[in-house]
Amino acid sequence: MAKSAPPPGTSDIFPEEIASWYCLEDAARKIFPLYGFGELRTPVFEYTEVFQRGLGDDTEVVQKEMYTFEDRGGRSLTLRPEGTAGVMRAMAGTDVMNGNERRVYYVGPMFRGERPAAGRKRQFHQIGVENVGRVAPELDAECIAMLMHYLEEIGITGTRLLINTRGALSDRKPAEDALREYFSAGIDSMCDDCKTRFDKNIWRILDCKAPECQELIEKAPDVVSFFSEESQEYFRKVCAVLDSLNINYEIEPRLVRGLDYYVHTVFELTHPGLGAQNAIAGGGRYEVFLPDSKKPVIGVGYAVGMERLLMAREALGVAASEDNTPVFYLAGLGEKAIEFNMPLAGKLRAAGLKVVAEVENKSMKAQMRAANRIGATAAVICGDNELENNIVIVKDMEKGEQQEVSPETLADYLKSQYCS
RNA sequence: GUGGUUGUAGCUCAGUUGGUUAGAGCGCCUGGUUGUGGCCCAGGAGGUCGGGGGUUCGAGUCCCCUCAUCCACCCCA
Repeated sequence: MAKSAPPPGTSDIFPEEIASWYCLEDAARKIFPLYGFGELRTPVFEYTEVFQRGLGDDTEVVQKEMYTFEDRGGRSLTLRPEGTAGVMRAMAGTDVMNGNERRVYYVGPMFRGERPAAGRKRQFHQIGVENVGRVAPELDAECIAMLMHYLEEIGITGTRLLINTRGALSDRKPAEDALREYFSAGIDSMCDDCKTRFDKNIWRILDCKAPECQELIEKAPDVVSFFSEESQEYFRKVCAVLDSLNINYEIEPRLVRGLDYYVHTVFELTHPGLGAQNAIAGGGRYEVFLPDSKKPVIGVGYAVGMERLLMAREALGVAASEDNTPVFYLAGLGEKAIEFNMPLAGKLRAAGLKVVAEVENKSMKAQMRAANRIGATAAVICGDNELENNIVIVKDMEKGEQQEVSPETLADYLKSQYCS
């Protein structure tokens, strides 16, 4: 088993389980274009600085979760731990920097060197969307609406939408000062993580879950009250638009999120069927700084975790869509028949039929067993007798009935019988 | 990175206080029909008991290390 196991935190997706992945991807390709979004494909790795500057040097992800390596040209590269920074790197070369808008989505693997657990892998997959270049509360709300629309399409219900504002970058200082003043009194009684957060990123104290910290956190000052009137109004407007779209949400003042690029709206979508890692999607408005650039790329977006969507669907008992197209098994009795079957299979496939042809001269019994095992709709049997008479026998696997058919009309016969 | 859990056949798992050639069910292969599947019956193939070291006359079983798994913390999707 170890010999066939992939590296820790990764997994193989076999043909038997691919259908539900297609379902998630097909739904994205169906829903997102309705909102004007098109797919963008960026590299799986970027210059390391793209993430260091983009996500923030002090974030957990950058500090200890990135797969960073040097390539043969001595460049420091990093496997993308999330999608936004790379997308912004690509967007920076377009007219979004002049206030024009672009709407893109992406699908693909992300990489983080964490200890695997339920709903957490080292290579995991996200579907993300980014509305880049403009600032408007309506866009934030529409982004969330599109997320809910997508979840509805793939049958996920029972989610909780948590939303909060982080204010503008210029709002941070006064709020941070207030937090620091408040927590400095009680920091000694808080958990070790919070002690380092106090210096590194005081905001993150707010969503600490350690019991010994809860009492202090609950009485902490309302940071939003330190934000500018414009920022507060922006958030009120986002909520108002969500209301007008009949989207249910809960304002969670302690929702901070771990990536430094967020400003104004942040949100998270959780599902009860998942275990400790219960967020299936998260996002918000951001200002992403790229290397050698003083001006950030701005936008709003989110990412959904595909593995977690799959877990949620399983918890909800949403049936994985299965492929019901008929499969035909070509049984060949004798070397001649097997030779005859290869081009015959080609003709059937050219006509759009799914065909598996046996290539070994096995017993009839073994070949019928094989036909049964692959779930063949019908077996096409060919042997010396049939070759002599220029016919093949089509055996309906469900009814058990057999029919002689000419090889020339076989494709048409199978289509008319089994493909409605 | 910290803690705990588990690791025996392709899969799900038994394996008694350490005792000869390690088992079951499912799956797979062959046969029971000169060329006919599913059900049934009979045979068969398949395992360095995750790996390494140690204790012992003897280790799947006990001890240490290591690798991997799953889960929780941290953090995130």
